Order: sequence, then C-alpha cells, then structure tokens
Amino acid sequence: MSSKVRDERIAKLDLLRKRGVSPYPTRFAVTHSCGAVLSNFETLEREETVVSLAGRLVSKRKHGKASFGHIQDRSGRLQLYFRQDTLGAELYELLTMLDVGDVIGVSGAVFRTKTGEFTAKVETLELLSKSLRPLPEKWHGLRDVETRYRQRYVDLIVNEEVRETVVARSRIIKSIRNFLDAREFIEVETPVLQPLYGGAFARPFVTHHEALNMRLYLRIADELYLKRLMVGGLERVYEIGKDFRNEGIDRTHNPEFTQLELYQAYADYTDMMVLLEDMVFEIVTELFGEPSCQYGEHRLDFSKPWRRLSYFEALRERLGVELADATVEEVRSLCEKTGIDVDAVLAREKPGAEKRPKSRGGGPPGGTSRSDIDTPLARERLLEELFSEAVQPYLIQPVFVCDYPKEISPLAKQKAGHPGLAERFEPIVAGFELGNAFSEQNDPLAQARQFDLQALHREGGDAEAQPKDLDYLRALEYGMPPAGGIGVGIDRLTMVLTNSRSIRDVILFPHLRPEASLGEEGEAGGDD
RNA sequence: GACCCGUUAGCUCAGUCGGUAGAGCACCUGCCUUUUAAGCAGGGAGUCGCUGGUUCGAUUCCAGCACGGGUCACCA
Repeated sequence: MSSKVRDERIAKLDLLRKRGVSPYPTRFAVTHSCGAVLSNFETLEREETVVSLAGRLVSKRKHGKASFGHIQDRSGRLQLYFRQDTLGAELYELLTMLDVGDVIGVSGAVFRTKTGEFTAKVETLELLSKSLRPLPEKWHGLRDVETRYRQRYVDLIVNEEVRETVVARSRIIKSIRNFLDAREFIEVETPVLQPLYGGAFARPFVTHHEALNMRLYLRIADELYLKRLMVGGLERVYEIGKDFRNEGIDRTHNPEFTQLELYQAYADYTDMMVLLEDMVFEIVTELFGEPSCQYGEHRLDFSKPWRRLSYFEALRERLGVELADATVEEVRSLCEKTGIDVDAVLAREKPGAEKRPKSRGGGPPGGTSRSDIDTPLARERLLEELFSEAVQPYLIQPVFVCDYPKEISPLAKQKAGHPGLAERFEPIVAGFELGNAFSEQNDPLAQARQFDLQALHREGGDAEAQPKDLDYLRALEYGMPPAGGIGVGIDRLTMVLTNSRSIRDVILFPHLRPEASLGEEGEAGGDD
C-alpha cells in the first residue's frame, strides 16, 4: 500500500535538495514560544520585536502572492502571514513546497489582522523537518481510538486534550514529590526484577535471567523492599514506579501501571489518612486553584477531612444490614438477594474450576450446592463481592473505607481490640479504589503465621496467594519500627483529576496486541 | 477467557436488498496580497481488515481468524 502523498513528498525532498535546501537541518535558534508571543503580544507589537518561532505547520491557506498558516509548538498555535514581497521570490517558492505537517522555523514581527487575530508576519522561513505522511483531517481530527493509542505521536499532534492530560499527569507527580520531600521523605528505587514477588494479591509476569539461569518476577508491588528500608532506619521513604500484574485489561487496568508507595515510621494508618488527604488536597489545589474538580457528572470535593467509614459501616449504610458478626450463611443469603451469583464468586481462581455464567438480578439460583461455602475465606470473599458490587460504585466523594477483615489483609496489623479486623483503609473517589494503606505488620512471628496461611490458600488453589518471603521475615526479626504505609495508583488518580474515562487515556502507550498489518513493505519499506 | 458491536480513500464517514464503490477534508494543477472549515475551476486516489465457503459473480451472504471498543470475569 504505497501512499501517493508519501511518494509526492519524497519527490519534494529530492527537489529541495537539488535547490540546496536541507530538509533536515540540525538546529534553529528560537526566541519565543507561540504561547509567549500570545501572552506578551501587546509589548511585542508595540516594540516591533522580531520573534523567532519553531514548530509544526498545522494549516496553510494560500492566496496567490500571500498566504496564511498556523504554527504549533508545545505551548499553542500562532497564525503566520507570508507575503511574497516580504519573503522574496525564493523563500515564497519554498513556502509553496511546504506541506501541512512539516516542522519549520520562522522569524518576523507580530501584528493583528483585520479580524484581530494575533499573527506573525514572516520575514525568514526555514524548513526544519520534512513530513512524509499527511496529518489527520482538520475538522474531525483523529478519532479512531486504536490509531490514537498505537500512534500516540499523531494523537498528540492533533488532539490538544491529550497533551493537557500528559502535562497534568506530570504536574500531579511533581506535586507528590514536592509534598513528600517537604516532609523529609526520601525517594528510593527498589528492584523491579525480583526472585520472589509479594506485597499484593496478583499473578506476576515471569522472566528469566540467562547468566544466572534463574527465574525472576516483575514486581507486583514495592512493599516488601520498602519495608526492609524501614528496618534499615530510613524512617520515611517513597517510591514512584511501575508495577506489573499479569491480569486482564479494562478501563481501569493496564498490565504495567504506576504506583506511589510510601512508608513512615512511628505512624499508623490514621496518620496515613491525614497524610493522604493533605497530599491530594495539595495536588488538586495546585492543579485547579481550588480543592475540587469535575469527574463526569460529579463535582468532587477534596476538602479536609475526608469522610471516614468502616468497611462494615459502609456495607450497613448501603444494604441496611449489620454484617460484622454475620455467619457465612447469612452473608450468602444476602448476596443471593442482591443478585450476586454466589457459586461463581466462590468458584473463582480455582484452576480448572467451571466458570459459571453470572446471573445478575435473577431469582435465587436453583439447586445450588451448599458445599461451596466451605471454600477458604468464603465469607470474606462474599463480603468483598458485596462491597465492590453494591457499595463501592456509590462512593463518589472522597472517603476512607477502614478496618477490613484481617483475612484479606495479611501484611497489615490487627486492629487493637478487634481480632477480626485489620488496621487498613482504602481511599475511594468516584467509585474507584485509588489506593490501599495499613498500619504495617511488624511482628515477625505474626507475619510468618500470615505467610503460612497464604501458603495454605495457595495449596487450596488460590493462584494469587502471597509466597513466603524468608528474607523479609529475617529483616522483620531485626525489628521494624511501627510504621504506616500507603500505595496510591497514580494512573487512577490521574484519571480522576483529568476527567478521563479510561486508564488508556492517562497512559501514553497503553498495552495493545501487536499490530498485524505493520509489515515491512506496507509501512516502513521503500527506502528510496 | 466469555458475550455483543465495529473494521470501506491519508482522516471523518456514507453506501452496495450480491453485478468490484461515494462525499467532505487532505492531496495534485490553475487563478487569487488580511484569510482562518478561505474561495473558484479542474484532476488523481481504494486488495471495501485477512483467509476460506456459497454463487455465473462476494466489499455485500456464511464460517473461521486478526485487531479494536464495550460489558462481564480477574484485579489496583
């Protein structure tokens, strides 16, 4: 599939070279960005300053011996006015050989057109990079999401909001660093390639080290390494980095994603709530000038303090039933009333188990086998399902959901005076879990028992149960100060703060299957 | 992994109840010195996602496959 436009432009390349014009020179001295011209226009116009701009030619309107166009750089767009009598015949001829999409450098003074648009009257013109492929069309732009994700470079050229999201993401991360650095946290880096994975419930990616001939895992969390640093006395650490989870992909999940994890010695999870709400308050205020923003239909209010709600309170509030001391039978019957397919939930993650179709909102499933509720953690799993189906989607304003069942929180400390609960919370905004935090378990023997329990679950078929990390336990035996820790999903936080519906809109290159049609001869060939 | 939907020109999309396709923008040629979705006149452009099947004939019908989106499953 040879593109006619591409062939024409390659022909132009030769023509340009024959005329002594290099289509790919090395540098251009820029004095102003488009944005700087626009924001200082009055002065520049009054003082007749000659500005020097570089960017992409994104439109061109030729009127015989005069032409208009727009140049676009990182800061915005500015109109250019070209006149044959100003440029001279030779440069004006060069203009006619330029295409929309070419990168150019121009200089000239600024003025206002009849209609009042700020414009540069071009006196010199230079081609900085010849574009061989046409840009998407100017009215509708690039809509096709597959092309947008695969060819993000094109998406960035034509869809301004993509750039805005990228900038917002950068500012969010910068705010986080500023916030934590100001509180004497130090930023560290821990291994991505790990001989043993841990710190979350997830299936890992597996890789292999050739020279050492050993299996390695891509980390699913930073947690266990950062807590080793707590043992080492660093007291306040954080890491912003990629984690990798071998799971499905949807609008809130990408196989590689960015997480902030931080740990603070001598703090507990209530301190973490304060820290997190302070941090997010600061990020949102820096981004929007006020502690609130719009997400879809909702106006989100990040004013402090955020609402705090225990796990069982949240369930009670939504379902009208107290479940803290409920038996598995009671939870089961409530699930059935809510329309949850209990058998399907309990059958999950058992390799080889039949996946039953889910029947939502239907009547109670007939002839169900009661033996399923003997599955390990049946009660907790059903509670989790109830929570994520019937509660979480309705938690729109920022809220800390606290005190989860201990069984699903093996790295957290037990809540004092509540044997069944862990000192753990999840910040939930717009129905999304933005993170996970606990008072960290620092009792080495209690932690060892939790690992052993995980091992049992693993034998029971739970592929995501956490492996026992003996070095981590050894570290704890040296004594880890009491500490609070938080993990925050940066991608999801960015989604909420940029009003993005899909995680793919906040990740520059989201994971996609390989593009089959991108063959040598089709796209990249014809190197003439 | 399951189900549903989509894939036609560089881009955004029509269309063919089965007879190998159109529009706008973009591109090329000409005219045009304040336009901005510039205008006017003319022109070129497509393996209709891929592979099979049915058929005299398939871009259209059928099947499989690929890729994407949505929902579900899994999870953060």
